[in-house]
Formats: sequence, structure tokens, C-alpha cells
Amino acid sequence: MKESAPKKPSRIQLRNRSRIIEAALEVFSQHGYRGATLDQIAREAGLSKPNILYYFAGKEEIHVTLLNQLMETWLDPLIEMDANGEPLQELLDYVQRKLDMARDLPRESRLFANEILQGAPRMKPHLHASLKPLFDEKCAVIEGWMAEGRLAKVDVRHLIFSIWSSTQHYADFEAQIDVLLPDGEDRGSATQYLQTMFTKVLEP
Amino acid sequence: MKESAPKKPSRIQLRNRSRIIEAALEVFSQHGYRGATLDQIAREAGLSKPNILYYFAGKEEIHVTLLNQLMETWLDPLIEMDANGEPLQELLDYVQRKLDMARDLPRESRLFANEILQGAPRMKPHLHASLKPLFDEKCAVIEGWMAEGRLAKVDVRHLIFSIWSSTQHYADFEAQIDVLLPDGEDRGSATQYLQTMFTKVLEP
DNA sequence: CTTGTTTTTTACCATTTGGTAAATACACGA
DNA sequence: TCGTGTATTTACCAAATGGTAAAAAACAAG
Repeated sequence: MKESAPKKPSRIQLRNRSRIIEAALEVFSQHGYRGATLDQIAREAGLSKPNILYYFAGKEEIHVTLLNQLMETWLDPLIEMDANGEPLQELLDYVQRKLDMARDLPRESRLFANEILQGAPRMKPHLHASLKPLFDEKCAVIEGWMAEGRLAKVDVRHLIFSIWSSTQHYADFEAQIDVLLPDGEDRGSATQYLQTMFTKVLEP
Repeated sequence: MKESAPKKPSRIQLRNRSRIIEAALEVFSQHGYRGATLDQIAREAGLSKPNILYYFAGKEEIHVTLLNQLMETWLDPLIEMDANGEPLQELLDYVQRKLDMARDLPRESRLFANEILQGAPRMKPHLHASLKPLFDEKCAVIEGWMAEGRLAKVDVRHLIFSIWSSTQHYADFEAQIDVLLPDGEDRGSATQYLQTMFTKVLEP
């Protein structure tokens, strides 16, 4: 009788799989799915190409694994938004968390942007299954706050889009920002600006 | 004596070059530079691959030509902003023009996003030469308005970033929006929301 | 119609790509 | 230390890729 037990992965397996994922993040986030090559990933990971295909069935599987891992991280800041908190503060904290994420995980942000730009071919199911319900739930929460007069009334869906876009912009369009902003001036000033902007938009 | 005159291009040349550019826009905007193939572009343009290489020296030249053409279109809405107009209205009109552009030229928007995402390897010189001066000039204009008390005082550079990101989002992240928004609801509601948002941010 | 030029096709080519088979090296518990 | 499953390398492959040379076709001017 064949055991269908997943048989726990060895230390080597764990280490190499995570090396590959790390390398793939680097490469996919820079060149997109089609522009990335296994050889590049292999070089970046310090492994041979066939060795990589010993751990993953193929290029696609690496990419999918990456996106799956990313999804959790990506939803986290929104999940943390607390329906019982102080509305304006909850929203502003959310903005801050998103901005911090763009700052701390720019490659992840670009990987995500690349995938969506290309029409989310490998992620659409995930978006429907994970993002959509969470999005709807949190929209309802915020709409509740607005109905109670604790926030200014605006279109909640587009509000969230504007939070996403204005924060991720600092990761995804970094190359442009580097050209336009004198030195690394942005760090604090972006935080400052976004807090001001969303306060003005949302305070009752 | 060799004439160095550019000898005006024939009708066929004009037609085919524009066909190629159009096809390239379609393909590059969907897959990024490295992910796009000449065969794809050729198929899309209805020409053979060698025939395409009769009109353009190579893949790179097609891409560069595209980006150059795009740059003009891209700067236009900002150029139109009039230093002598009514400040708030000028800004809101600018937001509207950018939103319309994201709506009407999503492929161009994605091509641009792709290039910047990848670190703007083929566009950085252009950004420095064309975008930067215009950006600085218009920043000064807006800062003037703020100094006169005709607009609320906010960080102008980040203000512009937020205009760019929140409008282009509707082109670049369309795949995500399609998942989250019931039907084609966004058309009017995005306009409405953005006008409200930037009014709140900017009215004195 | 003829001739010279422009445009397109055909037939290639070298390199890169994702992927495989099989042999080899390695780890590690008995 | 040995044997056995795990990990890695070597040597490939077929398809796709960017690109070229040269012949053939289409076109334009006289």
C-alpha cells in the first residue's frame, strides 16, 4: 500500500527550494514571466539548470509557487484592518502598511505588477478566490463607517484602488521617481504626503 | 557626391512602418520587451519577419521608435496645464486628461509601465531630457499657486505622483479591477471619485 | 515594353530556450 | 563501512529566437 504521506522535505530540499524561489523572485520581478529564463534563475540561485528542474517541474511551476506565496503577504495589510478600530486611524494605518510594503518588498510588488499588467493569466483564479471576498468584506466595513458618519462618504472601491496605486507606485515606478526626485528625498515625504492626502479625503 | 538627403519615404514604407509600430505596441505592451518576439509582431502586422527587418534594423529599434513616439503623447496632458488658468480647475482638468488617456490608450500606458518596471533601460535618457525639465517647471507653477494661497499646501512632487498612479492604475491594473468591480461600473465612478479626492486635497 | 529600384519571399543560420536521460557524487542511517 | 535513496552533473534535444543572404516579385519612370 503506497503511503500518500507528503514525506517531509529534507534540509537540503528546503534550502534549495527557497534559494530557487528567491532567485526566481529576483528574475521574474525584473523581466516578467516570458522575459525570464531558467538559466538566469539557475545562475542567480547558484545551481545548475537541471538541478533546478529536479526541484520544480518547470518554469511555470516556479512562477506559480512564487505567486501563491506572495498572495498571503499581499493580503495581510488589508486583513489587519480592524472593524472595531477608530475608522480614520485604521485607514491611515492601512495606507502606511501598504507604503511600508512597497518600500520593503519592491521585488514582490513588481512581480505582482508584472503579472497583472499581462492580464493576470496565472493569478486570476487566486484573485477571485482570495482577493475578491476580502475586498468585498472590507468595503462593507468601510461603508459601514461612512454610514455612521465616522468617515466622509466617498466611493469605497475607488478609494481602495487609490490607496493601492499611490503606495505601490513607489515600488513599481521607482526608476521614474529616481529621475524626478532629488536624491533619496522621498522616504519620509511620501509618508507625510499620503497621510495628509487620505486624511483630507476621509475625515468627516 | 553622395546626397545625404533623407529622401522622403514612399507610401508603402509609411504604411508598413506604421503597421509594424501598431503591431509592436500590441505585443510589447502585453509581454514586455524580452517577452515579445519578432514572429509575434510579424504575425500581428501581417508581414513576414524578414520583411519587418527590412523596415527596422532589429527588435531594439522597433521598441525605441515606439517609446520615442509615446513620449510626446505622454507629456502632452501635463504640457497643457496653463500657468494662467484657475489653479484648482487646471489641476482637476489635468487629472481628467490623464484618466482619459489611461482609458483611451491602455496599451500605451502598459508599454510605459513595462519599461519603467524593468528599470527604464531604454527610456532613462528620455526621462532626464524630456520629462524631468517639464516636471520641474510644472512643479514650480503649482508651488507658486500654493504660495499665493490659491491651493492647499501639499508636497507638489508627491501630489503629481499620486495623480499619475491613481489614473494609470485603471489601465495598468485593469485585469485586477475587472475581478473586483461588478461589470463595467468604473467608467463614470472613477472620474467622480478622483475629482472628489483631488478637490479635497487641493481646495484652499 | 524596358530598365532600374523598391519590396517581399525563400531558404537559411547560430544561439538560446525549456526540458530530459542517464550517469555520477553525496548523505546518512543501519 | 556499507548500501540505499537523494542530489547533482554531464551530455544532450527539439523548438524557438533574432537575424541574414540572395533570389524573386512588384513597382515606377522613361
